[in-house]
Amino acid sequence: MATVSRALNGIGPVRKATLDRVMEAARALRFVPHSGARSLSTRTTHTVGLVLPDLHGEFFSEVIRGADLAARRRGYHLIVSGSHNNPDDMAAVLRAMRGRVDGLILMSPELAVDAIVDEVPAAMPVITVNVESKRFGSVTIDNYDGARAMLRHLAALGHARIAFILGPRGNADAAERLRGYRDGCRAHSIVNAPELEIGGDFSEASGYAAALQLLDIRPQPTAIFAANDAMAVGALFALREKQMRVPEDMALVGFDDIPIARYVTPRLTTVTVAIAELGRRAFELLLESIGNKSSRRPPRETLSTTLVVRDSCGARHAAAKRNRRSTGGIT
Amino acid sequence: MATVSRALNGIGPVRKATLDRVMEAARALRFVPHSGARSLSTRTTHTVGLVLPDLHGEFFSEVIRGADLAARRRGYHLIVSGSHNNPDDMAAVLRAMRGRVDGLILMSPELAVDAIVDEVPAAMPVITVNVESKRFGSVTIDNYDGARAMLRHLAALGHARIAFILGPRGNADAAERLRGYRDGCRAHSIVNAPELEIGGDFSEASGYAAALQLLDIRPQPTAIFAANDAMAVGALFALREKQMRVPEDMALVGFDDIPIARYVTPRLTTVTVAIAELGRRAFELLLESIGNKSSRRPPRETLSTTLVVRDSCGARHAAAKRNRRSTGGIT
DNA sequence: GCAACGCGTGTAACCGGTTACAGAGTTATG
DNA sequence: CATAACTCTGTAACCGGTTACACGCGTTGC
Repeated sequence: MATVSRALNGIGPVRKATLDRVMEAARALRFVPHSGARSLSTRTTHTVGLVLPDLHGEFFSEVIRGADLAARRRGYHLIVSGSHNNPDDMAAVLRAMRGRVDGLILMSPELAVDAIVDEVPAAMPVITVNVESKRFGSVTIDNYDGARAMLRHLAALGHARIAFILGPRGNADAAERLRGYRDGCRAHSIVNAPELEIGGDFSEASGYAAALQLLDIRPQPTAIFAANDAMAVGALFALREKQMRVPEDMALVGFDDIPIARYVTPRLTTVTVAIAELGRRAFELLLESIGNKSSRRPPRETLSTTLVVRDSCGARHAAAKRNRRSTGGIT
Repeated sequence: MATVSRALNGIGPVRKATLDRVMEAARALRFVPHSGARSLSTRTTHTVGLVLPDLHGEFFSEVIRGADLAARRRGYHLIVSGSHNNPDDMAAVLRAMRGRVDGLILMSPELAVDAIVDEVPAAMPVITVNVESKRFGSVTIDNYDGARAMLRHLAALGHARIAFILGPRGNADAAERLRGYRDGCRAHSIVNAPELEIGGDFSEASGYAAALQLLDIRPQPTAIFAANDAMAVGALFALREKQMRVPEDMALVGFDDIPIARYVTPRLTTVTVAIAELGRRAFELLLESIGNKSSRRPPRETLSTTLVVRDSCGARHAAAKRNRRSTGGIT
């Protein structure tokens, strides 16, 4: 028994001949170690839990994909569950996972993560995604930098009045993007009046409503920066209904680079994030935490973003016009 | 020990007072049963594996969501993994899951599921999603019926030459949709010439290419039915480039109702499938199979589809025109 | 008043691995 | 040649639950 265990796990001294015999027998009997038994004696499950606010949409599926890939490579498994952004469900999920996972990846931008700390055993390694937390390690998106890059781009295109559609109050991503917008305005001497910041909640409908509101502002802004793509798409539909051409009459940009961004007309200029990478890094950091329990201070990491210039901001439009002029009207 | 077990699991005879004491102590000690130990003695893990071909995209994330919801309600957990539609990866995933799950949900439209049967222990309950299999139970989409409904709709709109963009060879969904198309043609006396069936592989690029090919056919078809939405979107872009108006010059419809379908211009008429339901039902059937090991013949289920009429087929266009005429030009 | 019975609780075997330790066999060393 | 040192293998305890079974006690029936 002991020798078999040593042979199969490739540890300890085992004669080559014995090892071969064990391996042969294992194959013949289609032997599969019982994970429960192993986890019982080693007190480790080789499984990590991934708790997402919701399982809807491209974004989360990408996070899962990234984490799955990384986990598989290291011989780990992923238990996935959604929390509906609901504290009770979240607590239930965490309770259910106790004892079956070696660590947790938590994503819950709207829920204060530190509040659910009680549900997590003190010794359990945790990495949060897109949330800052005092106690846990985290992987976040550089929302601030992304928003700054967008402002720089819009400023370069000559926009001096840029409206901003806010994300939900209390959402960490939304707050950082707003901060980037404000600092960007200041840096490029762009008007940053309170009436140019319109409420929204990341939903398409709220983007639609916000755009309608914005059209009544005088003097009218020349560009709209929505805190996420879903709201930008909503705004696009509102503008279309009001016969405003994008980008000619109004530039429009978003954040996230959801797949739909490249399918709407005009294609949406936005900020892209390597979402799968988010999942991958979260797992890697978690594995590190599991490895050295010596509770050093929790690891933190920020993923950079990239500006994606498409059609809705007018940059290509302007370039094309310039081009047409310079080549003497040949098209 | 025994009494504690009985109390916590609520089975067997336990005096109320004892039960209360146990519960109280458990709460005070934040007692959490060790899942490995339990699984060791009960030979059950309360966990099921969900193996998807890829973790990309809305479709799969919806399947996960449906399965997660159902699993949670029954106190089960979901181990998720992607197989990349690659037999080796698939085998590795299945091997790794052995012993940690009570059952499997497999989705792998391109891989012949019966071929990987060897990797699955004979006693392991399995439900396949969107694949027919001799040995396992399955949940499938009524692709045939959906395609027939679409043909009926197009026929009612007066189309007599309808082109079809095929899905990948060997894909079960694709084959059924093609069968529905063909039978639909026959049923509504629509031309079903071989040149009207153009190859595709479910990718947007293949839809683009197929549409370009279709424009050279004489006499030209008046409608294009793509075997999935991604190809329909590709076709839409091709038509747009060739200055063909949709639906005026060419009707265009798809299948799946992916989120993008309602964001393109014109909004795509398509066939919708309750994808989350697919995951939910798969889990429910699996649980049944786990429940009565008495190997009755594997359960099978087919989910019905619904035609979603939007703008790309011309139905609303025709209705609007009719309406305009009847109301004397008032818009 | 004693046997039969039922209820509630405790004891111990068992699930299938891992691992400390003992012991057998082999080689190196004095 | 005896002993030490080392290599390999086997034994048994242990991980933390579940559950068959034994047992003690109060109730009922004759």
